[in-house]
Amino acid sequence: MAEVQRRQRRKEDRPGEILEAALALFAEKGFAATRLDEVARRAGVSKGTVYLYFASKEELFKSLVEAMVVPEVERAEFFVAQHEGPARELLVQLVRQWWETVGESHLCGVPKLVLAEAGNFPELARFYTERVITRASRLIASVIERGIGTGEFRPCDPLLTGRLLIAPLVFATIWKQSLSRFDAMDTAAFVDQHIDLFLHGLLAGEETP
Amino acid sequence: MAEVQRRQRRKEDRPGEILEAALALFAEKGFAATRLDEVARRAGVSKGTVYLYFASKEELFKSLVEAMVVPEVERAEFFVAQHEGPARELLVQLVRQWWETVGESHLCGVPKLVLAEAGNFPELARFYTERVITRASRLIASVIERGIGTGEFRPCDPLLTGRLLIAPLVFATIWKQSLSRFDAMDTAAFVDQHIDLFLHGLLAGEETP
Amino acid sequence: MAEVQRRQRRKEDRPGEILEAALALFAEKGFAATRLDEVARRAGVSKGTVYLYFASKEELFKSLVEAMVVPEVERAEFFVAQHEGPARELLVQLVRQWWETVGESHLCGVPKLVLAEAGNFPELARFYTERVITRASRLIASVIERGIGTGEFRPCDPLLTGRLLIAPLVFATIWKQSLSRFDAMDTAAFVDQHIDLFLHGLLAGEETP
Amino acid sequence: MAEVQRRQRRKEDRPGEILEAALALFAEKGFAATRLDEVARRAGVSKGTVYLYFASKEELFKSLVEAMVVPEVERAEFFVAQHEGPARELLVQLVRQWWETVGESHLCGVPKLVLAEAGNFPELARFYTERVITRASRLIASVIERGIGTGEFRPCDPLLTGRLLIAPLVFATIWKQSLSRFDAMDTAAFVDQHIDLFLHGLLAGEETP
DNA sequence: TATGAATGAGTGTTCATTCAT
DNA sequence: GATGAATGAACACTCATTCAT
Repeated sequence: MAEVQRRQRRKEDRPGEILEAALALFAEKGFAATRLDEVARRAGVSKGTVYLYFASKEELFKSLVEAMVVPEVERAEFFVAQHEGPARELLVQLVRQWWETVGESHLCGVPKLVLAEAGNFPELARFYTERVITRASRLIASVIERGIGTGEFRPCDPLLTGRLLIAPLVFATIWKQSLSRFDAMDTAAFVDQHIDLFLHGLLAGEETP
Repeated sequence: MAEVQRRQRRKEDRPGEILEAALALFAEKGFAATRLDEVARRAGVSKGTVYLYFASKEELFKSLVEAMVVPEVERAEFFVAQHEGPARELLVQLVRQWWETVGESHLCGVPKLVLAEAGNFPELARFYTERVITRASRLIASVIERGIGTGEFRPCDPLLTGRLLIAPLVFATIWKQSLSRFDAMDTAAFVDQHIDLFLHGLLAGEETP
Repeated sequence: MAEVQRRQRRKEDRPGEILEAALALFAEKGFAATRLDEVARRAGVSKGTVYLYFASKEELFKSLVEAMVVPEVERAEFFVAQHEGPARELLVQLVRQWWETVGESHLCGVPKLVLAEAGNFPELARFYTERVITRASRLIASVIERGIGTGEFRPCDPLLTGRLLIAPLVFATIWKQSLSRFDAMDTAAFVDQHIDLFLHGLLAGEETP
Repeated sequence: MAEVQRRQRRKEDRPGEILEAALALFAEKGFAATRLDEVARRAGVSKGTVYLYFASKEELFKSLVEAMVVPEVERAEFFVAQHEGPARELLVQLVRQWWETVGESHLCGVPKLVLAEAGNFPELARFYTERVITRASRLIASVIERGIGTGEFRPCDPLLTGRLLIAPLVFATIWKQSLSRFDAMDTAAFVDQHIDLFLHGLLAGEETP
């Protein structure tokens, strides 16, 4: 009976194990260059089994986003909703969280993946934009808006400014994946410096003592 | 005689035409996903002809970089060497030039290309890093150093800060290539806003009364 | 159930069937001129299936040698080890066996194959030399040495003489493969005549009364 | 005018230069693996020029045989016709001549070439058999017949025995081309040993003192 | 449910041959 | 006559997907 339980537990974990394997490999090699063979081997199942749970490579990607990225956006939304105090602090914490949950986690391959393959797999790009990017962009914009409202931040386009906040993070994440072998970069210092400079640029009032 | 001239002109233009075709397709679909067949067809030649001028797909890429990207770096180096006046102005002009010669030109696909394929084609990444990225990074860092030296800019790591200057430009360029269909972005405004914010953050003196 | 058995038998036979097909085609057309497509078709499988069992065309050749030629060398070694009686008889039997197991069997294409392609595929030549030729040469040389030791044969370089023993067999085998259509040769008589002449030349004692 | 003469001389030599180049390369790499590009370059002409003189690769081969191999057969025929004295000496001299004019000359690649490619280019094999092999075989057989007639040689099938005489020479020539890199052979000693053994086997009367 | 053997379309690269100059 | 740019068919090898067991 213990046997049966273990098996059933494993059975229920199969999709999750496959998604983890796919995430790791997509991140490492990109969507097109990842062979389903490898995903299966890494997940400890056979190639056929992958098709048992996911209709195609593209569906596998979508499921992966749904299962592993969207929840992070939701957590962030919850975090923002709960937060009290200056927008400045909230913004810094969002950046730090982005960096921890994406830049330095198993998700670090996702940005490169999406941006690199968007051209060849528009449906994936559309899906990711709708589920992740638009939502996350709005969330950050809302925080900036809050800061402008309270007079903490200089007036600006919140959506655009939010993207300027995220851009270096995405840049650093992709860099780590691709060029760090040939041109190393201290990404932690990069993020710190970005926060410092960005706030310096955004905060109101400081420069007129 | 016009006939002769046309043909001869065409013959000499072949490599350039092939490089243009390759650039367009590499940028659109990535290195791996671009078929040489297509490059040939787009250049109006047969597949064999491509191999008449370029030994392999990788060489085609390298030639493309050498012929179309490196000269831009050299132009920028020349521009910096010639420039007199405040570093701040020079920096802004470098950003504007980057945006014009890369972000809004036929080269706009190159950043995505390099970052997306670096993992699977390390030799290409190494080559590009050596010929373009390292040189350009140093150039920008030198301008920032100059500004720190004259007291215009706050003290900072010039290389890291230079990358923070470029990161949003790269981000915007890739975005245009990949996600703008699904989530439009006013890239011109984005660049303006970036310059404004970045200088605000970088300039010295204002916050110390 | 007969169904099941047939399939399973077939599955296990696949590599062997592919090797047989490869042998036949390599022998007929040479290594370079044989298309893997054809090997697959002749084995009744698809091209992909060949790669399921053999990593490359070269590996296919090596596996073929290992599976079909090396065992013959081993059989001959065993035969020599077991043999008692005059070296002369042993030598004749080795020649007859060579002729039966190579010259007149499905292996008859191998000598031409190896000699013809050695120049263009040095790794294959190296492999075949190591696994087959050197071993077989030593074996024959050892028999000749034995005969010299017992005084049956005239003193001579055993390795060189061994090659002189094999040379006409190889020649006849290749001839059958290539020129017999245009210039027929009674290879059986050729071999008999060779044995007769060679022993006549090699045997000691007769001319020294 | 000297200019004109030099040019005209060169012009007339073109086909010969191309044939020499083709011979060298066919010998080195085989018929199929030799690129016409290389032949042209080695002959100091352009690829198109080769087609000016030879309708195709196969025709090039045939012309080569006609121009460079057939004359050697004719020389041998003349030599045999002129010779007086024991057949034994003549036979030895024919072997030595074969070795010098084929085994150790620029023609040394021809035997491998013919035997290796006969299967894939039957027309070449037919042509070569008719022009070279049959004639040479008859010539040697006639010498052996002469020796049998005079009682020098033991009675035997002269054609078959002639082939046994040539077989090791062909074998040694091919070996030099293909396997000598991996299993060296002293071909000169090989030929000497062959002559010794062969005559020992063929000569009449010696063994009954 | 799970397997993994089998498929076959797809792509980088080569090279004999052609032909406009 | 001589060139060499251009062609395009050919081939080894890969991999997403299927399906009999």
